[in-house]
Amino acid sequence: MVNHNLAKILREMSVLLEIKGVDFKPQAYEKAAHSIEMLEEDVRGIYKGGGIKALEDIPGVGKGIAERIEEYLKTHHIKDYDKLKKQIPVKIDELSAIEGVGPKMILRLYKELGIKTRVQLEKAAKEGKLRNIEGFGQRTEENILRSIEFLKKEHGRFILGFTMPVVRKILDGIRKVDGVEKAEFAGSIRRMQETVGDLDILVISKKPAKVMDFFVKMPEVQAVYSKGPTKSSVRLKIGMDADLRVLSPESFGAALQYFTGDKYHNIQLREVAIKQGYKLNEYGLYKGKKLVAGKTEEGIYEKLGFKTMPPEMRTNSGELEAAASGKLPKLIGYDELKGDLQIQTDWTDGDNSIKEMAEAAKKAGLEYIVITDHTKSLAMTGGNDEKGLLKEMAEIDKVQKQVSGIKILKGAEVNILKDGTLDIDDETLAMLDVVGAAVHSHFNLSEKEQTERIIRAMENPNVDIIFHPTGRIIQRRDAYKLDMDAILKAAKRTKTVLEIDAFPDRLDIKDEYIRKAVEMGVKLAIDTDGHSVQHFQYLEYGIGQARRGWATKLDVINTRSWQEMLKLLK
DNA sequence: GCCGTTTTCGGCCCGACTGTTTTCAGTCG
Repeated sequence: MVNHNLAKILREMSVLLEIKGVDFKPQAYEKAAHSIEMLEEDVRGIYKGGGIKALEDIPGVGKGIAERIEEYLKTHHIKDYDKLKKQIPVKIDELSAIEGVGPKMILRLYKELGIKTRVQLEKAAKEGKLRNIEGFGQRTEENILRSIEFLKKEHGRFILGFTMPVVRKILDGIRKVDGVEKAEFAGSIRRMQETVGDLDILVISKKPAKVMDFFVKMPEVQAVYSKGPTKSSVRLKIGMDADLRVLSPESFGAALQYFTGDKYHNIQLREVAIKQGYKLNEYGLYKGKKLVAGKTEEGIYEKLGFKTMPPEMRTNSGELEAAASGKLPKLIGYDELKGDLQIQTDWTDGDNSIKEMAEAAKKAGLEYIVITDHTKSLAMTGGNDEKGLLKEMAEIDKVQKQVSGIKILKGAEVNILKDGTLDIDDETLAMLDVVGAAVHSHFNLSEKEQTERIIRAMENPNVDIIFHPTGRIIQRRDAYKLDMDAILKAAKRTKTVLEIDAFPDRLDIKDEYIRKAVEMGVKLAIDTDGHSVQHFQYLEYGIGQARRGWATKLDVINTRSWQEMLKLLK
């Protein structure tokens, strides 16, 4: 939390400095804010361990910002920040989240109309007061109101796995348009981020006008922002904005690289290009005026001395260094999962029978599944007690005889009670092939209690996997408080597997924890947490999450056959 | 304010689009 709060303050300082027209410092503060946000270790810990000097080792943090971090850790204040805030007492994060509103506009709004909050801005815009400011017009007013509406309705981002079916359909449609030779996603979709802000599609076409016409007239489109020969922008009915760009084949790779990002990866790459005497933009890599690469991404990376890394890794968090030194990990592939270790059926809160789930899994290309219905203390799901589990095991044996080509293993999603004990006795648990344990109650314990609770569960020799370890639900519920370092260490010590829950709004654990787990040698499992036959498609998003955490095939136990997988459990 | 294959000073990522101040500053990705 310290990192998050500190990064927020530094980012605000960046905007405030930009408002004041200070040169270069804004970028410095922004850069420092970003690297603190990305930090795996707590700044408080870094400072305790090595003082100011250790803080200065954080990229983008020098003497000045290190001193301010120290000041913040000691006093919970940064005097310079307080001073800036006093001069310009506006809600920076609220206002700058509005599309089209930047530092300069925030200053004008405050100076001319005393606007400090989003609510005040909305009111002023509705009353038509903005158009009176010099440099503002009716158009600006309308755009601001539209952006505010958007923020209110959609939080501005969409969950990848729930959006993908719609955008894939759009891409498929574009690929079929006459003249289109190539069409690809770029942006956060290509990086398989948890959430997506907008849709970027890049196209090579001999007939640009045709594909543009198709794009703006698709049934999925609600409104057209702009339509030109190389770029068009629309608002989709699902509320998301979408851009389509038509490119020449010579520039396609450069554009794909450029628009895939992320921003920090691109900045880093362009700095490298400059140092080597090149210029890199969305049209290509140039030496002077001469185009030296641009047709493919690989060509650009190679010229700059890098192996091309998968889009999922491009966050400027060490991937360029790894790519330069030939140390890129071979990430787990999208076709390498053989089983799904968390499946609910109509024995509890799932929609389908054991047999239906087994057949759907087989159709999805899996070799085995583990049936993990809920247990008794989760009353709302009609969870199994010990007797129920025995009955379900017998049922699985029966179903196994009726289906072929898919192995059905016996498991359960056991509740971790408040004190870390489980709601099923050890004798029964010992009879199951796979035991997953999960927190479904008492989300509000202190960090210490919650951490100890889960560690106690991991210490049970029957518990093989912790399901959705942090409990967060994207855009709905924060993770419960946990000391993840302690959890990871305990997982390593007790040989407990941590799940990457692939359900699109869970994706739990997060990429940063996956990366730590991989570094520590903690084993992972990617599961759908499927409650219906349609849910097997979600494995893809769990794999994307694993790839963003640099996980390889070997780190994930369900890339093995079921026999090998079982050997890796306790 | 940060940083170093330009290394303790003098640079700092790049180009497109928008709206409006008709020549470009501001914002975005």
